[in-house]
Order: sequence, then C-alpha cells, then structure tokens
Amino acid sequence: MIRQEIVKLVQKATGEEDVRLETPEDKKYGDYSTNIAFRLKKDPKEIINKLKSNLFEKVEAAGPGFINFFISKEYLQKQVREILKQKNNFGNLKIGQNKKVNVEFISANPTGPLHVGNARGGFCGDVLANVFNKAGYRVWREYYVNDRGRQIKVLQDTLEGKQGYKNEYTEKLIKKGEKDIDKAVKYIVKKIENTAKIMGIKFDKWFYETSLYPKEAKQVSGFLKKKGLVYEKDGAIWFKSTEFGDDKDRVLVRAEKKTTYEEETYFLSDIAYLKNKFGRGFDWLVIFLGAEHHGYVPRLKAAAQALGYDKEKITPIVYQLVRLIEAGKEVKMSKRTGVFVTIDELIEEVSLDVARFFFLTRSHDSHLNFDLDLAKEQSEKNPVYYVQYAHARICSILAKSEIRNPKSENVKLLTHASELDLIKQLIKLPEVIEDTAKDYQLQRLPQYAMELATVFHQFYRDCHVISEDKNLTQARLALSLATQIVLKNTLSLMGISAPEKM
RNA sequence: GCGCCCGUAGUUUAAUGGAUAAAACAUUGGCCUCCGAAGCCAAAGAUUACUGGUUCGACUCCAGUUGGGCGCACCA
Repeated sequence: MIRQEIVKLVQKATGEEDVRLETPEDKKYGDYSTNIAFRLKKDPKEIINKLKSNLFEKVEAAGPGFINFFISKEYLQKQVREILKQKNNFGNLKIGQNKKVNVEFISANPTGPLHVGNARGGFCGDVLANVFNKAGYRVWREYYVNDRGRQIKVLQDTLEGKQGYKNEYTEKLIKKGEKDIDKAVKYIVKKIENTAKIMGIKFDKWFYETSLYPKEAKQVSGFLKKKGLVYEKDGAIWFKSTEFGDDKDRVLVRAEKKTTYEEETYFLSDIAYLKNKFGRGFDWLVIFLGAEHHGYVPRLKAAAQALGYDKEKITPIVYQLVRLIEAGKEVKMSKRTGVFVTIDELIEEVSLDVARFFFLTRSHDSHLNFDLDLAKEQSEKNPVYYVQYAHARICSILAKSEIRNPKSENVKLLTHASELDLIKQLIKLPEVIEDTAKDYQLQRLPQYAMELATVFHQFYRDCHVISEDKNLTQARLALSLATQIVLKNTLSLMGISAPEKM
C-alpha cells in the first residue's frame, strides 16, 4: 500500500511515530500530503532532504508547512501488473490478523416482517462484515432471535385474537388457526430467513435466546452471585451495574407475580449470550443497534466487565432510525398497528442493488428519511447504475478486443494523465478497506465506487483503448482489466452485482 | 430534567483539524461519421442552524443557544 510506504518513509526521516497522510482535493498539492513539518515545527525542506525513495516524481514543500508527494509514473505503471496478478485478492489486508470477529445485526424480534428500519442495520452489518473479511478478520455473522419474553407473550395474545401485532405473518397464522406459539415463531423466523436471503445476506448462525435456558442463564447468574454483584430487593434480583459505570442497577430476575411471562429478564439472557459468544472463541464482538436501543450500551459493557472481559472487545455500532415518509409527512412505523414498509416490498420495487446502495451512501449516524414513492421514482437515477455502467462498458471493450490476456509488459506506455489518474484511484482500494475497517464509515465504499467510475469514464473519453498501435492497445486493455477487477471487488464488498451488460 | 444522535446548495447526502466545502438528483447550455450517450464537458446554486472559545488553520474539537429524532421500566 503506497500510503503506508510513504508513512514509513516520513517516520524514518523525522523519528516521529504519529504520521498522517491526507489526499489533497486539488491535484496541484500532490497525490498525498502531510502536515508533519508543521506539527513538529520543523522546516519541511529539511525533512524532504532526508527522504530517500524512488517512489516519487517529486516531493515539495508548500503552504504553511505541508509536504506534498507526487507519485512517479513508473510506480503507478507497476501497480497495474500487481492488480492483474492479485485479481480478487487485491485489497486484501492483514490488519485483522486472522482474529475472529462476531458481527451481530438485525436481530429483530420474531413477531413480524423485517421493515425498512431493519434494512439499514441489515445492509450495514452485512457490508461491514465483508470489509472485515477483506481486512483479514475471520468473520461470523449472527442473528439473535428473541424467542422468549414479553414480545412472545404478545405474539401469543395475537394468535388468540387479543390485541397484538398486526402484519401479514400474524394474519396468516390467525387464518390458519395456529395456536402453538413455538410453531408460530418457527414460521416467522423462516419468513425472516427468507427475507435475509432476498437481501443477499447469509448468516452463519441464527442464535435462539431460548437455547440459553436453563443452563447458561443459571450459570451466569450463579457466577455473578458468587462475585457479590447481585442482590435482592422487592422480591427481584438485581445486578450492580452501577459498579461498572451504568447509571442504575438492572433487574435480572423479576419478582414473582409482577409478570405474566418468564421471570428472567432479557438482560440476563444478554449476559449469558455475551458469555456464550466469548466462550466460542471470538476475539471481538461487533453489535449493530438501532438508536432506540442505544441506552443499552452501558449495561452491556458493565456486564462484560463483571464477567471479566475487556469491554473494548465489544463494539456497539448505533445507527440512527429510519423515518418513514408518505406524501411528505412522517408516518410512525409500528409493529402493533402494522404501519411499515417491508424489506421484501422495498426490494421488489427498487431492486436489491439500488436498495443496498441507497442505505450504504448515508452515514449510519445521520438520520434517514425514507419515502418509498420517492425511492421508486429515483431508483432509475440511482448512482449505482453509474458504477455498474462503467463495469459493463469495460466488459464490452474487453469482449470487442478479442485479446483475452493482454500482455502487461507494455504498461510503461501508460503515460496519459487520465491513465495515471485512473491508476491512482485503483490503488486506493486498500486504503478504503483499511479506513473503513477502522472507523466503520461505510459510505466511503459507494463514494469510492463513484469516483472510480468517474475516472474510468474520463479515461475512456481521453484514451481510445482499441487502436492501430498494438502495444498501446495491450497496455490499455491491461489497465481496463485492472479497473474491472477493482470495480468488481468494490461492488462485491457492497453486495452489489457487477453486470457485464445492462 | 438527564443522556445519546443530528441540523451543510432547491432536494438527498459527502467531507481522516488543513489549501478554492464535494457529489448525486433537479435547473440551464454544449458533445455521438470514432471501443456502449445509463456517458462526457460546462453554467448556476452554500454566511456549513446561531453565538462565543481553542488553533497558524474549525463543517469537524470545547461551551452556550436553538430546532428535531431517540432513550431514561421488574419492555426489548
């Protein structure tokens, strides 16, 4: 990775560990730039003199203390061959060090269909898992099924004709006269599994809350009791989560007669689940939570500490809620009233590729307004097609050329500014993976894909690929092929198809 | 009341404390005798909610104000 190499060079020249590179917006400031001279209050020229490398066309001092790096074309040309060699492995990193990471997402209650609110966590979770995988982690996708507790009681009430959940699944169950709650849950989970499939998500495990009972739940409460972290009050059993920074203690086991369903709270289940996950050897737990559950983070971290785990090994990712808009006005989504747009509906209307791109383009911590009519109307103009078009265009060129394996020895003929710009964009993929694996800002992926498509289209405009000049044709075909590889790589990270024709 | 998140072109959103705040859609104009016009080029459009502070430098960090979302159960 070029960025890493430059960082190392600067570290060596300055003796400073903390070196950060930026990619300037304006080309005249180079391909990469650092403000290290400013931070160290040193003369940039002094640092530049210590830099010994053939990576650069030139390195210059500029502005109030920047050092700007211009990558040499020889280096860039070589990268085309590198990409062709690595193919789908291009962009694979080792920062995950083969560690096992468990990514839990969606985990919606089995009481009705998944809706557009669940779509956000679903697509983000799946794609982040892809990114982790590419960054060198061993990834495990998990869906936690809350198949006990209050919502199941309410589901049962629904089956018995009392007030409850109103949706196509419960209506179907009522019609069938299903009264067996286990069968009802099974039916709904199967439906949800199918929706996940439609979303292009493959969970490695559907973990049932009930599977923690009675053994693991009992073990965990026994463990906490032994540690003196629980006490009894008003007939209930409480966990001293305040000892670990939570703002109040939490109930683990309800007082009898205060509940019409099981006495153990979801929180006890969650502690047992936490222990179960670590027990399965995961080094890191990533959990996607809708904003309505953000208050749950401190008690989860408290539980981890009580169990003796490092709370830093748990990373909750809170995404803001999706607001449903109809005819310009907000509509409250509710599983009770049945007001929501299901994911199946959404994908049917706008296609999976558009749906994924739509949710990925927005930062998970910005609020999202979702208007199905608007989404339908704009789906044809979704930028995802812009990216896919670039891919299809490459396929068409490659098909036309009749040269299947372009010789990459000719890459030194790639000297046009548009060719070099394209290569510069191609070699940013590993940086995108690295940054995203570290900060979880998934919108970087669609952003990158669009920029890549743009520089390719510009290359296409400026440089005719298939021409009389055979050597140049080989070189440009090699570059096109490299672009195809990177585009396909990026799209597949997002779970979006890379069509050869459109 | 306390806590978390958000306020950026007409709209939907970007922007690891950096250099002229970026794109898509919408609007206006130009480009197919030439590898796919689902493309390219250009114009216009922003006091980054407001006020202070820190900094050589703030959309970004801090404090306050304001508008909105969410949470503060022996619900999950």
